[in-house]
Amino acid sequence: MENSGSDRPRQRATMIDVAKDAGVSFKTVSRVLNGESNVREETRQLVMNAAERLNYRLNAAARNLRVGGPQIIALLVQNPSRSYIESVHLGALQRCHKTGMHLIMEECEGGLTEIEAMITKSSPVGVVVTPPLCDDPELIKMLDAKKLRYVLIAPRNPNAAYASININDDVAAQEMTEHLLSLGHKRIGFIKGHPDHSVSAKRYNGYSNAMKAAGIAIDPQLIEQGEFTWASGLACAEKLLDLPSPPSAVFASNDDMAAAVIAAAYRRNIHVPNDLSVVGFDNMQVAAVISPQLTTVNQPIADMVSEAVGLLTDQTFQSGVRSKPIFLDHHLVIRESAAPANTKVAT
Amino acid sequence: MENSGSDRPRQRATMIDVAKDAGVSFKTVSRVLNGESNVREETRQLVMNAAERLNYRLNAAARNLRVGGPQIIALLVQNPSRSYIESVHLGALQRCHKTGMHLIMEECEGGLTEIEAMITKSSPVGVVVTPPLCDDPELIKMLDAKKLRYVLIAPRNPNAAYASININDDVAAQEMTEHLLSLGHKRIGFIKGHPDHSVSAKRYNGYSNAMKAAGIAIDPQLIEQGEFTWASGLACAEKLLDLPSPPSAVFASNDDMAAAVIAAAYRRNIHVPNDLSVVGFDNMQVAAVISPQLTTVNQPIADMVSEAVGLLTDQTFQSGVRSKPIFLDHHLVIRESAAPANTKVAT
DNA sequence: ATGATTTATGACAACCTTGTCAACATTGCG
DNA sequence: CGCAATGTTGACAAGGTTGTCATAAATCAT
Repeated sequence: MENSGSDRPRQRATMIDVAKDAGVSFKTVSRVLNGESNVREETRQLVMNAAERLNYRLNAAARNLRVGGPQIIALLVQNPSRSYIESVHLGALQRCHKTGMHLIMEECEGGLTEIEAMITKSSPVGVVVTPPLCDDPELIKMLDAKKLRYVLIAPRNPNAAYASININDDVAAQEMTEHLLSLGHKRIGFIKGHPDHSVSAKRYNGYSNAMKAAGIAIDPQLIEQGEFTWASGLACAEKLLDLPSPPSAVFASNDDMAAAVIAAAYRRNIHVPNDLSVVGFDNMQVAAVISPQLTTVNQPIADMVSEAVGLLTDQTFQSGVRSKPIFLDHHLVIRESAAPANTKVAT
Repeated sequence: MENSGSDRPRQRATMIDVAKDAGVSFKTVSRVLNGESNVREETRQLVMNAAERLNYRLNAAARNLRVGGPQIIALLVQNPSRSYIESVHLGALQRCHKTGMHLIMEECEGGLTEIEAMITKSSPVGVVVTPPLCDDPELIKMLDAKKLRYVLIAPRNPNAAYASININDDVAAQEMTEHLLSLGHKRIGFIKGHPDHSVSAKRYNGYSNAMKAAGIAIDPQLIEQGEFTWASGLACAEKLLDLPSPPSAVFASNDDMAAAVIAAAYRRNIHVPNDLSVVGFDNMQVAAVISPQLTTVNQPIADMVSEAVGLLTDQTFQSGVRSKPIFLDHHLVIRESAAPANTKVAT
């Protein structure tokens, strides 16, 4: 109890402190932390333990000064949504900023060769791969071949083979469906996401599970295949609303498509949420600037990317990123676009 | 010609280089660049010239290492629009990142005291003030009292008393109005922005000037007072569209309100752009995710803030930011929401 | 003119890391 | 057992900046 932190120096520990603690020279500490070879395993453990105990963090300013330029993190994106890209960018930038890394964001419209050229040119210390790129086996193979450390954002199969950051898309979709069910809705339409994006299937599964659990058979007429775009959402919404027996609620797989459902409802003078409840997924900015404001699922995309950069920059994992999927929390954002089912129809 | 740059070293100049060039010690250079006292004016000029000539930039890593922590820039925002805030944040972060500064963004919902507390706590080296905060005389007075360096974004009166970054809102609005006129529109409605925001008046003036120049008298019925929000835009749009002789085009003072105009048109089965042209201002993300995509004015808000941070961090102005308004370029973004005037009405 | 005070400048250390090179310890081979 | 080759570790310098202190120059009072 005597060493209970209050008398510990506030200052961040340096390599010298770690060296003293481990009983080695500070140069050896540097070697261990940079994953250099020619260090005895015994010494290595000694240093790692000391670093852990003192909660040592690398001083980015000193390193940058010494090596004459900052380390680089590459962020690979390929997504039609501007808001998505901005959120991703912001998340990465904030974390890089904190740890003194530099960030290069590459919008991968071109092919694999283009990405490879960029990577060889900037030689990053780590790569963050966002969907749908993270499900491209060719890209992963290339990164492996280059022996680069990378973290995937929301890959199809989060498993121990890769480091990845995820949310439980299926659970989130299930919770949102349960929310609609709890409002008394029974005919709930669903607009799927782009088939190439692996989250699409997960979100549909969540919807499907909730419906089954509630003992409601899924009417195939109420399921439409969208593509995550506003236009695709509009087309799907029109089919759903023109049904002889239209749904009383629609769950769209992202906010852009949910916004399109609201637009389609307006055109038909169907009031949202009185006559139709609409919910989305993602909680992008658009969810708050449309009217009525959208009830949706908050996917902390900026935090997810920030976490990914954190994994890449954490000096503990210099030689190989710890390959364990990490799951962040989601939560429902209840706004105005979903209301209790209109009972005059139900009765 | 002999010293034509090709044989100049690629390396960034250091204080030592500057010192050599100026014929003083590197410590004196440090003194001059940090605005310390006890430097002869003559020496000061010598150093400044040398720094200019060698295009000297401070090495942030070295400074941060020495002073034990990065310098801080404070960013003051108070704006209902999430997209606006994200763009501002991104612009500031990118520039801070490049120059090794740290960024604190404060969303000023509270009063002046709250801002003051935050500022005294973090003691930033500079402050960026976004609208409408930049037109608050109390806040400016407080910053002056604390002898803080600050840059205003789009203040009401850009003048030599303050450093500010602007675009020509009036010229931009005039150009957009001329665009509508060139499409054959004559009855052009205008929705004003929030009266507290100084850009509102400027944008209206631009519209007004273009109309006058085209020899078209402004019909007061076609002018509505909005508040920059979607809801206010909807109310204004409904009044305009329900007029006995409605406009063939509507110019909204920002994109959110333009989106509302499109929504109102949909509800009346008025086709955009065939039966009604709609244009906005700002080029926020929402402009690209609605249908039809919005023709608008690109306001480079991220660049403006980035430039502001640049002014604050540029070592040449350590003692007082150069007080000269800077104007960045805007440009029209022609998308789908404006089309030639429907001639069957005109004829 | 001389000593005391202020002003202007420079020499040097320190911040924390990585690269170079030398020294020491261990192993393998003849 | 001795020598070479290899594996492991440490001493020291350097990177560009700012803080401390000392020194040199200028100013002032006597």
